[in-house]
Amino acid sequence: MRTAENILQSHKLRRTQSRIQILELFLAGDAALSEPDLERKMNGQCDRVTIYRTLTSFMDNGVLHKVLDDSGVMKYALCSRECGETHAHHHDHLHFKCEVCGLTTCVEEIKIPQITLPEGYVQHSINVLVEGRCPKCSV
Amino acid sequence: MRTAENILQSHKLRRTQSRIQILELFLAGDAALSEPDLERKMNGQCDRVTIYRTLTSFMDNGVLHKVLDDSGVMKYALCSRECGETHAHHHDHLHFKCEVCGLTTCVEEIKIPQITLPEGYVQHSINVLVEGRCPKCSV
DNA sequence: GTTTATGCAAATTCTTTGCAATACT
DNA sequence: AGTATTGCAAAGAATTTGCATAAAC
Repeated sequence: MRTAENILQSHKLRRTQSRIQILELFLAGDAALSEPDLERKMNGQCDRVTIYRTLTSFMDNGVLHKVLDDSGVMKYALCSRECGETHAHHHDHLHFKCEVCGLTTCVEEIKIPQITLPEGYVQHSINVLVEGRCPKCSV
Repeated sequence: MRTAENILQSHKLRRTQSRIQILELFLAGDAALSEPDLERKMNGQCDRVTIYRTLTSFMDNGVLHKVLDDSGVMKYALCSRECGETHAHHHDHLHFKCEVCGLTTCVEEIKIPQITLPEGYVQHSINVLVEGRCPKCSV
């Protein structure tokens, strides 16, 4: 079972109130969250700056990865268990943004196909965002 | 030949100084540009707000499309000729961000492979960002 | 002459930084 | 105790809005 405390412990991060709460918000749903999202959900239980710093720390330690989005605010999602401990994760899944509910989620079931770039390009990472309607909203 | 005036005319947009200048910056290079990028390149020749409004107008009229980026600022690139006139473009090319020079460019040579999503998803558009080293920086 | 775009001022939102106080191990 | 995290204040970017002026058709 994947708990906030587990994740912190396995990444050798101090188990503070804020971090646990933030992690639990990520564990509670599968949608990507931005700092403003978290701030809203936490109702002032911790400072805005703490959220930003926690997100940075989680990024640096491979707990979260960035989720690209055309909304202009940066979003984050939990790395799956298979991700590398620190850097050099392999995020080979794609992200889906629903036009109706506005949520962006990781679609772990689908692997991103191999893409061959023209001569001269060196490929380090790939990020795929599909937009459309999610199963809940396409009924 | 694709000129700023041509593009404006074919999209039924008024040909103003600012719009022409902004379009020429996009035509001059193949890199995606943000509002701050444009502002820098224009050296105060038009107001910041005008740039934002021009970008919005170009988006609405299918002149530009958004380019995803993990930097936190929104970037834009010219739609290719084949794009739909207004909405519902098909941006089947991918974007490449070079870690060295920092530029994000459209790679028109490569088509994005078809991706089949799980049951229930309706797919409208897809956006791919590859990061690595571009030909100029990987020597 | 109408309609649409621009500039300026100001406000909002997102994000980062410095420093003293606090919590974690 | 020692180190890392937090909160507060404040600053810095990015982006939006309102309204009068100016430019395009």
